This record gives sequence, C-alpha cells and structure tokens, in this order.
Amino acid sequence: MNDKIADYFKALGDKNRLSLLELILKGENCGCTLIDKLHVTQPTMTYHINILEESGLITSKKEGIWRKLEVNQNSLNELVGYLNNLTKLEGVSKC
Amino acid sequence: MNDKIADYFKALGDKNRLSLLELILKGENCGCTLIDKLHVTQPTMTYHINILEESGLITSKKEGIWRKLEVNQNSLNELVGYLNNLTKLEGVSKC
DNA sequence: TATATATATAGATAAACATCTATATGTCGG
DNA sequence: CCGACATATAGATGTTTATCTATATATATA
Repeated sequence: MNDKIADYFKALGDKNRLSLLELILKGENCGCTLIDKLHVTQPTMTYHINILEESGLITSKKEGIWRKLEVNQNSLNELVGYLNNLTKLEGVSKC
Repeated sequence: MNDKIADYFKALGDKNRLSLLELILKGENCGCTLIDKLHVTQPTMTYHINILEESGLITSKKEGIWRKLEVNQNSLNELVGYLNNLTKLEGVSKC
C-alpha cells in the first residue's frame, strides 16, 4: 500500500529527477532540450525519464521523432494528499 | 537548493522509513518497539532512524537508556510547501 | 557489582543505482 | 534513399544502499 507512495518518493529522491519534474511542469516537454540543462548525456536522460515514468509521476508518448513528456497531475495530487494526511496525524492542518 | 528537498524525498523513498515516519507520527517514539513492526534487526533499525534524522525529518535525543524520536514538523511542512508550490506551476491549486 | 535493556559500531555482502561510451533504431525532409 | 535528429539499447563500471552477524557501549536496577 505504501509501495506506490514510496516509489514516488524514491523517484523524486534524486536531484536530477527533481529538476526534471520542475522543468516538465514549467512546460519543457522534450528530452532533447532537457539534456543541456541537467548536464547529463542523452542515455542518462532517458534513464531518468524512464524512472519518473515508471513511478507514474509523468507520462510520455511518441510524437513523430520525439517523446512528449507530461506530468501526471493525479499522481502528484496523490502524493500531496498523502503528505497532508500524514501531517493530520498530529492534528496539524496545512490548508 | 533542491538538495535538501531531494534529501527529504530520498529519505522517504524506502518503504521501511516511510512506515517508520508514520509510526513516529502516531506516537511510537522508541526504536525498541518499532523493530518488531518493521521486521528488521536492531542495527538495521538504527540505520534507518539515522537516515531519517540526517535528512532532518526527525530528531532524537538520548533519555536515559533510550533514544526518543520525534518528527520535525518544520521539515514536513517544508516538504508539503514545496509540493504545493510545484503544483502551482500549472496553475492548479490544491487547497 | 552483576544483569538486563536499548542502542551503537564494525565489517561483510549482495543488489541496486547513476553514469558513461558505443551502437542501434526509427522518423522526417529533401 | 540518404542524412540529420531524437531516442533507445547494450554493456561496463564505480558507488551507494539495505541488510545481516558479531560485538561493544552505556545506563538503570536488583
């Protein structure tokens, strides 16, 4: 049950992938332009994108020559919801 | 700048530590009772508690024979805040 | 002081991770 | 069909992680 949530956390527990998620949220949806910003090689880029996608935090689909990246807002909401519930265990509301 | 946040995520990116945090939030504050619930050995327990503490998500202090564990609510809030900000990048408010 | 209890440390180990280079695949435009 | 571009795959490699066993340390109590 916590497995899925732990996977989200694990996926974000890497500086590169965290930056990646931020950039995709900001509208960068092509791996090709992201390579330069993260200072990694193209295969490393693919590696990190795959981990984010396997966790469910992002989705991707081939569009012609490139792979279009999108954040899965549902997963992100699930993560935020989990954390908000956690804090409620102490009776402290965040919203 | 993202390093600290990534450390939070990394610390929570493990099923055992995620359960650990939940249990501490619920009031379990002694490693000794947590060992049975996580089905790990005592040194492994210490290992995970240390990682949580080094990340800043929990604190601990020696009280006589035992190590009293507490969640650092500030760090938790910081994490929730980060995620809420993230979602705002898309103009989607969660609260 | 001897014992029991909670924790810490040291050392070993197998598996997972992050990264690279080299090469292959697929797709578009000319 | 060819070249350019984006991505994928294979394979190697050093590092980190999670876990254990064995042992040490510290503290409260009989």
